[in-house]
Amino acid sequence: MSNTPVTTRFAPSPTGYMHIGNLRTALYAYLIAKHDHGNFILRIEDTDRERLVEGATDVILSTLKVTGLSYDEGPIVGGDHGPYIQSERKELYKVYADELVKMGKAYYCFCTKERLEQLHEDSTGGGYDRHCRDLSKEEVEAKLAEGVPYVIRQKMPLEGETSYVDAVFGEIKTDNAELQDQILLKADGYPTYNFAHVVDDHLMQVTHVVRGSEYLTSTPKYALLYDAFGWERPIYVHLPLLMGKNADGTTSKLSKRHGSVSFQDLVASGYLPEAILNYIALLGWCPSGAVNEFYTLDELIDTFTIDGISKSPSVFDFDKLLWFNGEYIKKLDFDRFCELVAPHLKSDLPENINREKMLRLLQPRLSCLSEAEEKIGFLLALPEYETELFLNKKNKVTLELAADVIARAIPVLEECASFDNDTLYNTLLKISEDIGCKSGAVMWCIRIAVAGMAVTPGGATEIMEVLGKEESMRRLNVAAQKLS
RNA sequence: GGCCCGUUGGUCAAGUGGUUAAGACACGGCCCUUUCACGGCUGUAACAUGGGUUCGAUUCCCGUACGGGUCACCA
Repeated sequence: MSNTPVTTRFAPSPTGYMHIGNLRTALYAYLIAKHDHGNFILRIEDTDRERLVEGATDVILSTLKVTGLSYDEGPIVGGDHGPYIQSERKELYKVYADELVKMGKAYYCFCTKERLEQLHEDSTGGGYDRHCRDLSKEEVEAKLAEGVPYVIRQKMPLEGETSYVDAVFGEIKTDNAELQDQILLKADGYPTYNFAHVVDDHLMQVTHVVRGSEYLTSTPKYALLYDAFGWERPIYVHLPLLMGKNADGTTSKLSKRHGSVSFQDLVASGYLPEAILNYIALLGWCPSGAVNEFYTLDELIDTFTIDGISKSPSVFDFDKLLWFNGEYIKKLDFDRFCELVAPHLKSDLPENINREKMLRLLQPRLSCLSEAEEKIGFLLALPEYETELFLNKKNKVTLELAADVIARAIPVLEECASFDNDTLYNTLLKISEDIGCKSGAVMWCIRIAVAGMAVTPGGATEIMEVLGKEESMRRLNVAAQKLS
């Protein structure tokens, strides 16, 4: 194995959506391989025929594409170790399972599901009672001849202990007595995860098995399988779990009840793939002594090492993701921003609105693309507002001053040949000089008049520029009436 | 419940046998300012706990507590 390149795989089961924790696993597996110029394989684990979801594989494929985690071998692109969809490898597993039976490391089990359920109810967690473990050869053959349905179980050692060294968690020891005779081949002829992934990882020459730490305690069973076949065990890299915060303050494995936790949900609600990837890269991994938090995929490849992976679970923080997202939106090329934000602007803009100027105002102020619509609402229609909105302590604005400012502004703005920001600004500046008040006071009054609200994306003149002369003047006149 | 894993501010986290224990998000304050945002400055806030080992432990060891994971013909 020392001659083979570092090879990792991402092996999701097609559930119909890409859980963010799953995506992080894919990312880390990709980074481990690419940091060493190795291979990254995609394998679809669809051996659970009862849970098949239509089109689920496409979700996986498109997510990897969008995030840039390109795989060297897998569905569509192919490779030397295909097929890469487990259901298409079905016959293969049977061969290996039989081999294991011949070697005495596995056995046929004819117990019915009913019996197992009964066992489960009766016992206090002992698991399968190994009822079929010692059936005689004759008994087995008779049952097989009769056509009794069967599964194949792994024969675990009854005593001693099994250990392996995980690259993140260190040595993990387990008493063999704890190990169940797990099912390798199901009654429907499909393998279980327990068996299929081991066979495939070996045949596909996977050197590093990267997966969530929920597999930490079952890994000895898999290691035993490698041993049984006489195969070299891979390096195990278990990742700390991603947690979500519950309503009651506790945390648990990140799941749907914590909000949008699928990649496609996050993208649909206005998060950029780059921001998501950057954020999750840092959940459970940190380069030694790092202060920088921004990484492109290429930079991650350069920097990523297994010893930077932490052991403790991380809580997924939507606030921090939002912050990352805002930073990425700001860095976006303007044209690209326009393209991306477009689907989030549902209302049709009135003709007077200067779309480009509006979007330029918006870009540095969004943390999430989905905020765009609500932020521009006041441009579409002047909100209802009370005259008290004009009051402002800091700028010493009273209703009298506001009335004065608006009254003076209307005629001079009406005269403005060009309604651009600079002209407007200089024009209004003169009013503050005439009145002898701070420029901020004038701007405040004008902004309230044209926006109808206190908090706006952009200043008074910027908003007028976006609204256009006609609409701006209309709004100023509305204000003048309110204040009279 | 058995087994396994973990524990540095609210969250992500760096780091160390002797440090004023970084940084980021969030939160508070101030400055700048044409509101907001941006930017700048700044503040509050942490080594779970008990016992060892040691001249000295947040760091090493053991126990405790707490949290999490796992015990399927699911992956």
